[in-house]
Amino acid sequence: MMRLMKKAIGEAESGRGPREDRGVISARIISAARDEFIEQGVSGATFRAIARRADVDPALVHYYFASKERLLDAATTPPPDFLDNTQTAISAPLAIRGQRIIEHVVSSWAAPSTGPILYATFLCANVDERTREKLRASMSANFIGATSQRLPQRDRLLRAGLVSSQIVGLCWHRYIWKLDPLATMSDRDVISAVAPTLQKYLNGRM
Amino acid sequence: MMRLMKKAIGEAESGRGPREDRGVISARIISAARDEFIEQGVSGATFRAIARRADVDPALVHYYFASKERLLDAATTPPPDFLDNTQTAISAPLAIRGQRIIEHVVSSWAAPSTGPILYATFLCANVDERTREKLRASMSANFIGATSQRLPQRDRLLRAGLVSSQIVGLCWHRYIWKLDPLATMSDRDVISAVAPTLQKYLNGRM
DNA sequence: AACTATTTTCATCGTATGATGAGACTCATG
DNA sequence: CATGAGTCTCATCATACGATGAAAATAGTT
Repeated sequence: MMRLMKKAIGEAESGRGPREDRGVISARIISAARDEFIEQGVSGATFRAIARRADVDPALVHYYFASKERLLDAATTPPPDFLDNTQTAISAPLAIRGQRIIEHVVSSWAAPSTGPILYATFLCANVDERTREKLRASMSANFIGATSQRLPQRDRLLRAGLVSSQIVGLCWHRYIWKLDPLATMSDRDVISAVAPTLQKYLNGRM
Repeated sequence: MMRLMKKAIGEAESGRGPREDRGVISARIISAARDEFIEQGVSGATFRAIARRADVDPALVHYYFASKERLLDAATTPPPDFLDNTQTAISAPLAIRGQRIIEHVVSSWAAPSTGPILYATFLCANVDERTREKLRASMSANFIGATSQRLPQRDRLLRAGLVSSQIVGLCWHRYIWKLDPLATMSDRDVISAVAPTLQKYLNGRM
């Protein structure tokens, strides 16, 4: 912004930018890249458009992130506490595990620090094989695998897979496609609508 | 193919192509476009790559379909009998409606005439606003709306939305992300695993 | 104040894209 | 066999892309 304003107003000061905290600029580029990935898709997002959105020289994006793949990687990596909270939720006592999982999902999508990352990950996993593999590993090993831990019956993996499928379908309806009624319900109502199904998948009769 | 062979072998016959049934070429272009959309995304699919895959001159793609949007439209339009079968499934007697719906979904994804179209539609709806609107209309009005018809209780739309969400989550796991165990189970097992949930959403206690 | 390493800008390269127009070709008529 | 409409190919345009290198600007150190 400062950069563009200088140009626009045509200040006497040289066009070369002042130093700014590297982390700040990097974060701004990542955020801009994520938005472009979401709106334009992986192929549609260009270094130039990302730079424009982050208000930065296109070559600078290339300086921070050598390739589009590394940008995509940075844009789809969740903060560590998200993974921690996931672990906590899927390790909850069996009787309340369904409730805890759906609460975790809903609150993560609502949080500004994780929602856009989930959004970008879900979308880019369809095109980019690397992101897909990341998501597959995360879902399969961490989620489906871990959720199934300490499930009493057989069908452990099937049960966890069904839990995951219900959650993914909910996310797509509510957060990505924004289909009514799931998109406009309150978090509370969504949780109470879905939790029983998850719980039945976890330890109900099949 | 004939075209390329002529070039490769260098026959005396002129390079200009012979007549071919317009429908055949058009269908080949649509199919090639769909594959490119699936593999490369909407922005990543190029007229040239589509033409190469369909073994056709790039300008010919432009001759048949003036814009990428019209190609995308053609590639994501399901055959009419798919819509008919959907109507039939969601109009089944309430007691067996869940079963009928999941059977319809699974068999549609398995069929070569509809599976790739569903695949492309699911993927492209994320980027292309027009496809998204098509899917939203199709899901929202035709599916969620119609499924809720003749449901006894209140919560009609919520029930239909939950049915839809479970189905979408299943599709994503099984057909797009190909996550185990849902991806490798037989159609029969998937149907019997999911049908009870759908039925509970339709007319169970909430 | 001079020196060095890092960050940022600018100009430019080769390539690929969507689009278009001119013309070659085929085929069904007259 | 001449004509004209529909089909297909080729060559080309302007534009946008990712990438790179040279140079300018800054910060930190001495």
